[in-house]
Amino acid sequence: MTTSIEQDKVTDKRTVILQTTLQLLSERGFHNTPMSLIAEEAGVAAGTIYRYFDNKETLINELFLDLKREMLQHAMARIEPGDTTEEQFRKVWRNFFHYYVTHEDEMRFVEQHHNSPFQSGDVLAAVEEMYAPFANMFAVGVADGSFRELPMEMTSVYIYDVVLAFAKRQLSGKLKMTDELLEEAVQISWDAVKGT
Amino acid sequence: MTTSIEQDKVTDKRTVILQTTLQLLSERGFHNTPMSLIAEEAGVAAGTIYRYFDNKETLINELFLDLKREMLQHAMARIEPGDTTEEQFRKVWRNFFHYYVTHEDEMRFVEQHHNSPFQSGDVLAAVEEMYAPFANMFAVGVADGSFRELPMEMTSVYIYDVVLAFAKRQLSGKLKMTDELLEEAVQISWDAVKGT
Amino acid sequence: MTTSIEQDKVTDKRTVILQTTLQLLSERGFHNTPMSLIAEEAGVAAGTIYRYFDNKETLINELFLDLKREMLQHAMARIEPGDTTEEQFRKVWRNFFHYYVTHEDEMRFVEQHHNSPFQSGDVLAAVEEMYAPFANMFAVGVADGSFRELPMEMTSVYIYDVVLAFAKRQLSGKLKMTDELLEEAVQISWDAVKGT
Amino acid sequence: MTTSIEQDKVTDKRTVILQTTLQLLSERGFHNTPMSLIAEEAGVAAGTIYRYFDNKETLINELFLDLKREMLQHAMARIEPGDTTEEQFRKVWRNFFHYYVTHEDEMRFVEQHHNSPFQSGDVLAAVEEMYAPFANMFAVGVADGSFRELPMEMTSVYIYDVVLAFAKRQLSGKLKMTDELLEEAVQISWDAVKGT
DNA sequence: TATGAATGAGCGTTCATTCAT
DNA sequence: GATGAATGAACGCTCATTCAT
Repeated sequence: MTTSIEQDKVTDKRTVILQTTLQLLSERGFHNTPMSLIAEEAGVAAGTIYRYFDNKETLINELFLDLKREMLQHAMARIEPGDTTEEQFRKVWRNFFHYYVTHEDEMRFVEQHHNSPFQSGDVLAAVEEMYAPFANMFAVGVADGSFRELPMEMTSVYIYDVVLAFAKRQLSGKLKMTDELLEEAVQISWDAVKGT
Repeated sequence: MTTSIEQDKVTDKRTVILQTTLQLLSERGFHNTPMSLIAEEAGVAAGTIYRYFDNKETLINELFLDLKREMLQHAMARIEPGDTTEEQFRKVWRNFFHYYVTHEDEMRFVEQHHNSPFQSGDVLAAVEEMYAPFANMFAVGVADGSFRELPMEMTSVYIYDVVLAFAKRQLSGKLKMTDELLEEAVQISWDAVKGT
Repeated sequence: MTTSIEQDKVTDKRTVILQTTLQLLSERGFHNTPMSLIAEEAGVAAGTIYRYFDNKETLINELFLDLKREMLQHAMARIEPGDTTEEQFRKVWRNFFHYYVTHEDEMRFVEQHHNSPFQSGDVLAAVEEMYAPFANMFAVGVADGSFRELPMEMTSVYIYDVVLAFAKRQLSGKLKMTDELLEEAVQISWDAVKGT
Repeated sequence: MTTSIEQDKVTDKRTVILQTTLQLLSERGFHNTPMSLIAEEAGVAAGTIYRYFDNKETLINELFLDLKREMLQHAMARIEPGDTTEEQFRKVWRNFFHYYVTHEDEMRFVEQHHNSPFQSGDVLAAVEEMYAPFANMFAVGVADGSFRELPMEMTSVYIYDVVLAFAKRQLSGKLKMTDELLEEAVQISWDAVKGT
């Protein structure tokens, strides 16, 4: 019989493994982080990880998808039904930036994953699905003339890659994003994609 | 006596190793590519690689610096003394884009390197130096009012990260950059950074 | 829960590795004995050795110190508080001889170690400490006139190197040490170092 | 046609290789000295060594035999027909000591060789032969009562191993052999082996 | 469920030896 | 003869994974 307390224990152990993995992998890289180290830091036996994850690749991919999910939830924070497309766009921009800047480990891990052989078809498909709310926002915005008639993949550059680039510079100390600069950057992105 | 043919042989072997490394590492990642595989694909014995490179890290870093150099030379192609800052900016934008789109392996390799433990202080310093012409272009542009008074690290987002993002989408097939779209993208970047 | 049987298993595996190492290294030399061979002969996997010893050097040095300890304990066997310095000297002489003659592998291993790059500062310091009882015996003997006033390093030649030389000849079959010859040899050493 | 100058060149190259080998091996040990390093230090190509020596083992063994020969010649220096057995014994003792103390590399190399897997049957047999003059001295000495009736292998301990032990202590700095101490040591050895 | 000792394939690297020039 | 680039077997060691307890 599984009581909810036992269930919690299980959840905890899984969560601890994931958190430890995130921290270690963002600091040390995927290939410089042995499973044995993750186990040690997580306070579990090496074999225990394999009760929750099939293998190292699965562990990494599940963590990646968890983080992507979390990241996109953050991006949609405080978006309200009545918001105009422009308001939504600006909020998402700032949300992304804020998330990255306050979640360096997550950002580093996700960026490492993007440039790695772990990016399998399954993972990419799962990520694709998560972007549905954004695809929707874009579709609505194009339909009502808020966005220019550009491919969504082009618009996304200004709300995803540009934001990421700013966040990285901020974290590395190369750039100090004041509120002013931030609003300039948001404005540039909005100008890039807004309808006429 | 060293004839030019013998010289060529030496150059060839080194070059073959570098090219094989580039191809394999861009496809399989740094840590999923054993030296033995590089040797096999390059058609040399495992030990031979070590005549030309001290170790795997050195091999990867020399390749990285070679590619960075090549990439930056491409970026400056057809820039002429008389060009205005705007003309220079647009040319560099298009040059970068063209280079990435036609050098997928190079791009993937360099991007992987950016998020890797191989980025040592020495390598970073060497790269820094290579960027001098761009730093200069920016300084001149700011001085004569062609560029807005923004931190260079901010301007670079629109001529480096944005271009890279477009190139990746183009290569992945998610976006088909027509000449028109390209010019729009260039225009957006220029609007983002130009002086008033 | 750790039962004593489990404990024994652990001890056994470590011990088996040490014994196998002793045998192989004394026969084949340090550099002609790969870790893989030690593993094979010990009946464990190659990686298992590294659970018990950090690396080959550590394995060899720990074995060396273990053997030195054992050897010196043998040398002090049956020495009793009431023994005169002469009795002690003679007993130690015979004990050393007996130990070497009945522990050929140990002797060869230790001799190899003495002429090897494994003799690090740490090891030498540890050995130095083990010789304290002998240094003490010598100091007392000099003080009470039992030993001549010679540097200890000179006295040690007649109780260490000479014994070793005899043991080697005995083991190689070049010399058959009868009890008579043995006592002659002891007498010669004693005459060499005794006080007047 | 081989002129004597060419012959000298050949001799020189062989000699240079042997000398370089001696120096490097005594300093770095047999297995920490690659053939390529010997070649480099000797100023010849790696392949050249193989014109003079079949392989590394042969090189080492030939060097060993050369040194043994040289060492034994030194040991017999200034021995004259009219010398008594005692005079001969004392001269040889001092000669050996002097040789070791002034030829540290040679001593270290030879000692390493004694405790190594290079000691093959062939080498041992060759060494055996070299000792003939000493065997003869001993036979004569026993016959005329100068030496005790002991196995030669026992006598040799006091003129070989004991001397070596003193030389090592002197070279390591543990013992400063004054002329007085030296003569005491010689006397002890002579007392050990002289007839009644 | 959880453990962690044990496994062994696989890695980066070295170096004695060969052989085309 | 002499060279030194090239070879490739072999080494020390790591670590993802398994499984008896």
